Amino acid sequence: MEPIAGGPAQLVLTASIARRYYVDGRSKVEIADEFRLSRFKVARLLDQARSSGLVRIEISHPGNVDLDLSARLQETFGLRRAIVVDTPEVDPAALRLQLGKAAAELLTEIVTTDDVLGLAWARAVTAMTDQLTSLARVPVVQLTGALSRPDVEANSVELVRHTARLSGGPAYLFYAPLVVPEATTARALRQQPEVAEAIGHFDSVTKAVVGLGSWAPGQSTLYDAMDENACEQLQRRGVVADISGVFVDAKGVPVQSKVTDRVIAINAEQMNAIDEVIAIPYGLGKVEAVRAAVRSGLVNGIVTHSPLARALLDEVT
Amino acid sequence: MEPIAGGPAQLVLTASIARRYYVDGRSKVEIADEFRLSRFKVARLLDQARSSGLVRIEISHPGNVDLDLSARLQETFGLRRAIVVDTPEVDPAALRLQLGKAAAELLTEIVTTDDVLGLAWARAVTAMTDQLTSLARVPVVQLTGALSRPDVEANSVELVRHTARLSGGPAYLFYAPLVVPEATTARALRQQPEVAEAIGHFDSVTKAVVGLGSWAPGQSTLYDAMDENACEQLQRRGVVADISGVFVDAKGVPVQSKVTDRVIAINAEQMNAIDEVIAIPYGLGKVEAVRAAVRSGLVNGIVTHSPLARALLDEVT
DNA sequence: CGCAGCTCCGCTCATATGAGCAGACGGTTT
DNA sequence: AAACCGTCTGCTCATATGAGCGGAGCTGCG
Repeated sequence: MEPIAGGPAQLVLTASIARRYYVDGRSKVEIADEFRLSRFKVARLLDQARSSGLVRIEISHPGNVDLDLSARLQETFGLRRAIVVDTPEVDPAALRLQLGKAAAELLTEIVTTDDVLGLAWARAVTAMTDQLTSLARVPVVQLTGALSRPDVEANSVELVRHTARLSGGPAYLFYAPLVVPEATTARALRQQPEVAEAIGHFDSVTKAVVGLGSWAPGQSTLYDAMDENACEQLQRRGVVADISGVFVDAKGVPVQSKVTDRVIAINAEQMNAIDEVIAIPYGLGKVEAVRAAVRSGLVNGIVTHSPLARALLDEVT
Repeated sequence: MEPIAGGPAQLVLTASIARRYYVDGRSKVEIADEFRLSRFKVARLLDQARSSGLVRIEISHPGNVDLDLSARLQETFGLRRAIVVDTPEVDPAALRLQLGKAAAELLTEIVTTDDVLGLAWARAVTAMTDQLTSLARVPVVQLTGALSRPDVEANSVELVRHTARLSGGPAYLFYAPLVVPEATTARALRQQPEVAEAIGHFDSVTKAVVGLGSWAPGQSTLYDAMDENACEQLQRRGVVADISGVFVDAKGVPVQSKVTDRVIAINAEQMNAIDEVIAIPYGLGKVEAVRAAVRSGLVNGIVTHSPLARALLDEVT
């Protein structure tokens, strides 16, 4: 594997040939003519140069995306997209900013005029849309109601409106909370014209960005906004993750419950029909939630940071 | 030239493809199948990966040979061999040791049983033979008489004998000084059986290692050993280098003179007939001598250190 | 010696690859 | 709307390349 060349002259020759081939881009035939060797000899010297480590090939780039982790995450979990931002940042707000930036670039890249974009309410999604600089002209559909929190200025409606304006496409949005105390209220809200219209567009959504929470205190804005009873009930049902209002257990199976009816959001079946669903998880507390979300097949794109990506890959080993 | 990829997803894709291609050694066709792309797309992404700097290819090795300088020296001066040892060493003795080691490895590598090896007397050549560990079975021919100096233990004879013993081939050696005060003495010496026999083998020598001095005090053991008159006379004739007793001017033209007749050594014509003649120059004072020696075509192999190599290349620019 | 085992070489032939072309698309200008 | 331009795509076909073969030369062993 690593027995370097046979002598200094051959070493120099091999290096010269390697430079001609790899750096100057000449063909082996040309090189063979130049050095008065057979093309086979050239090929063998080049093989040797590679296997001896004389020629080293590195893949890296100046930005902060960890290409290797991204690719491994993508392959390991069978994802359509995986972007791992290489950062040691731990502050959630700063992390959201960085991941939001990466997600924004991703969205700009992958959304074409044929798409219909769905956006769920989540702080990470807001961080993304805030940093969106351009987007193909597409309809933008609001996928969930909003939660009002003191630490968040933008709501689900603003998020959608802003994105649609940037895109130049129509916005399908509505004013409603993500979760209400009674199922009947939720049903009534779904009847409202704007809500019904948005829901009517769920089927045509081709790409969506959703929130992803771990079903535990402080790991999901939905958990924190819900009454204790509901939280516990879902936990008893094995829920480990909420994907913008869709609850899934550790095996990735969506969980139906009375609580589900109280949520104004896209449901599991509709989400499953969407071609690409991207989540932006961060924080090591979300390892299991991500795993469940990916297993469910509902989420097939991930934008995250390197510590979480590593944790996800480590546990697989 | 350096505009990196278009978006993060493409970046990750390109990196994955680059890894498959360059690291895993898969063909573009295989990669195309794997990623559901056309082979053209794969080729284009790979081109982009190269030109954007995503894929970097380095040629280097753990040893102390500067491959790039070696190759450039070889190409620039049209040399058959060039080995540049990368070392900051300035002490002549230590430098001789390092260059001798490299030259020994070179000799081991390039000498085959079909060769006839010629060795001139020089401290650098001694440093080489001292570090020879193996050599194909070849006749070894002494090319010059010896100079006895207080700081040198081995003489030309020992040098040849030692090498022949290592090789297992016959030695053609003789006891005579490199230079004598009178041309008649030199002629007489050349008539001696051993000397004549060695000289008789000059024509069959195929590879030789010679000394190379700059024609100035302290830059050539021959200069230092000669009478002042002779030195000056040669200098007036434009001599800038002595190649184991062969004097050449700045243009590389061998200089004949009365002094030449006093030297017991291979002559310019005979040296010119040798396929490979390797010198081991060191010290920045020898820049012009090396240039002259190479220009003459008499020397077509160089083993040297990086500062001298750089000086040689710099002056060309 | 003479022969097995080795490395190294250049060959054939199937496959991979590159150069350059033409169609498709999106965006812009008349 | 029509014409245009730049970009991106996949194609054809000539060329480059890889896999694997058999021969030459060297080495060590019986």
